[in-house]
Amino acid sequence: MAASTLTEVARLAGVSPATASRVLNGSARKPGKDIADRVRQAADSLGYVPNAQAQGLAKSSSGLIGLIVHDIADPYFAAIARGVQEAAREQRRMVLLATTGGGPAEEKEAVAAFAARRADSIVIAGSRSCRDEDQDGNAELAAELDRYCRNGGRVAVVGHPVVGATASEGYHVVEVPNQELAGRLATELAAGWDGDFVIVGGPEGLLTSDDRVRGFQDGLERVGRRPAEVLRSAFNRSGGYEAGLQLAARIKAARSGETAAPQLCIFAVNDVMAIGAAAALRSEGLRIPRDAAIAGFDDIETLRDFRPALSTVRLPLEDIGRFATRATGRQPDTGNGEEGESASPGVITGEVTLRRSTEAAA
Amino acid sequence: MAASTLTEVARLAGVSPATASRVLNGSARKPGKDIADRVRQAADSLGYVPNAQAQGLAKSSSGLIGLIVHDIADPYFAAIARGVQEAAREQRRMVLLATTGGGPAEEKEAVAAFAARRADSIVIAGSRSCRDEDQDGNAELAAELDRYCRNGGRVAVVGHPVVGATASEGYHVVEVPNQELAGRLATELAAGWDGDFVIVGGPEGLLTSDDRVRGFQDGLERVGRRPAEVLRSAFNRSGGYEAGLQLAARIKAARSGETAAPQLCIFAVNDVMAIGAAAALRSEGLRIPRDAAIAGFDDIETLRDFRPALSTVRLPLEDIGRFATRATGRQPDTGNGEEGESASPGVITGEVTLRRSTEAAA
DNA sequence: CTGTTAGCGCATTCAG
DNA sequence: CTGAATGCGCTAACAG
Repeated sequence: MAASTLTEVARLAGVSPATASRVLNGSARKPGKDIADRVRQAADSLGYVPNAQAQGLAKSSSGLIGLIVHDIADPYFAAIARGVQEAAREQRRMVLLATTGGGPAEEKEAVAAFAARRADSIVIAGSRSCRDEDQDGNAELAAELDRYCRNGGRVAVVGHPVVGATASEGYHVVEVPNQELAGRLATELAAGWDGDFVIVGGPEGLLTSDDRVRGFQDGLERVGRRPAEVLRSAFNRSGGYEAGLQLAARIKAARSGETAAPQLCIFAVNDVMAIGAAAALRSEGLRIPRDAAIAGFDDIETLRDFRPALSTVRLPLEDIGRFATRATGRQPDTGNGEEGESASPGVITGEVTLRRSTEAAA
Repeated sequence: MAASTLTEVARLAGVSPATASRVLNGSARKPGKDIADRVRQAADSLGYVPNAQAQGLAKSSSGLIGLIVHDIADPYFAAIARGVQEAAREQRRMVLLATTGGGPAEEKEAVAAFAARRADSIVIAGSRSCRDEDQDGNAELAAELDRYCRNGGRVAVVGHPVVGATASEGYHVVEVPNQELAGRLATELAAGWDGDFVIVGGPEGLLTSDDRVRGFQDGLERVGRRPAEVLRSAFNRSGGYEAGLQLAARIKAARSGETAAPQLCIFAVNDVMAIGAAAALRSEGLRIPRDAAIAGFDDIETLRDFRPALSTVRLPLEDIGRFATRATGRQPDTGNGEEGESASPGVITGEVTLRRSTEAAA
């Protein structure tokens, strides 16, 4: 008992399929009022639901937008996904979700799957990687994306261009000023902090992490501070926790030493890692900011109620998703009409947000 | 420059489309080794990507699974979404995401959209509502779902059946023992708490909230405690915050009174509300659990690092998503073969988890 | 084992 | 303004 088809509706209404089609979707030409009503009536008396697959086949455009994230349960991606979802709704499109775990190989699979479904566009969130082990994956991903673009697909990637991608047509990058913002964070922190800095970063080669590390170091240098030591671990809560344990040990050792323990300010390259690190310090009996200051990055909404409140850099995650999605919308062929109306992708800016977690000890 | 088609591949390989199709997908019949290689070579020399829309049209099955949530950025839904995503991947299907904000009317739209896309199945997460204002929406949603099922679609809904749904074929409910667990939470809390209880609930008519409220009251009654007062507000962080403000005022007033202030234990019907309430208390200078105890529900992962650690009920959110998804998978027509192998939907159980936020004041 | 034929449901040319 | 034909890309019956 399959769903009823346009043909059935047409027959019931006593018209041709073509006419039925014209009234049931927004065709340019408008059938007679009377006939239109008959069709509509027939349609919902039969519970007609248009077959989007068939429509897509005929029009070769699916109204689908593919979203690629590392992990949808990560609040960072969830926030971006919300923005994508909203923009998609504005454009009356639906979003296809793919969770990849972060590997380019899996991202390539996702792109292929989206291409197969003839998604009109693809948004890739999540950090690019240029680690050696990802070289092959990156190349394949780039090739897949190029092909997708060549076939008319639009792509927006958050943060950095996909390593090795060469497509230009329909390929957008939503730039996130990670480096600059990390620099600003560093200088603002340095203004109120005399002690040393340590950076808890993700694995080397993760571009987002690297940018934030580099920006932070630059910021320190700019104000005449010596570079921070960099600890590497996984780009998630448990990575932060592990690094936090190390640091806790170090802090406690220093404290029992002869010399006055230098205060430490920890910069974790994202909020989730920062929370992990904070938890580790706490579990070792240390308190923040008394025994160490700590700052994150992203300003994850769910984490704003943490105490001590986490110093961080606010990123407009939802906007990022929204802009990325809009960037892939069909542009209303800018002949020479409204120039200013361009709902431009918008430039992403963030904001350093200092809170209690980095208040200098009294 | 559209993507290349099966026909083109076939022509390049010098075979018929049918043969090409047979080698490029897993058809029952296997073409000759030599010809198969030729086809495969032609395929990726052309960068062939099968058109899933066309495949779906021909096979009338899309490999799509629709997921309906209130808000993908809410960690509760994000966790479920992760489970759904995982199960979908196991079944080599893709997930279509719809965010509805919670209204049945919008959920109905989402179901219709999924039906249009010929999604094989639909998972509905998020609390059902039986408020008056949702009556019409519920009816329409139920009708839409029934139709969808009648047309062969499978549906799984988390928590409660959709109000008014009558379909039986292919309609599954993943039961979540909210009431029972809330009851257990109440009794366990009561064992260590002499003071009064207050419930911070969502709007009346939200079934999940109502279940938890009812269960908690039942639990209290079972151990001979008097019923808790119920405060109603929005089913999210800010709802919790508002209720928290009210309670803070009340606590402070009581404290300044003549009689010894009775200790209050607050049960918020979900973790996010609990965090909001806790934030409100804190902003009013109260401390937890010294000035009031507080407990939540769900055990959201991102919130586990909060201090004081939140007492709550752990729910296997990911499993819920996974089970719901599996429940909608095509059942391998249980002739009379392996009976025990049934990767059964599994029954959902939770676990009361008492932490610092409800430790009785010393 | 391969090739041919016929739709899947719809949009869109073209005629009328 | 309406109806009849054609094709979107692919699969699944048939026939060879």
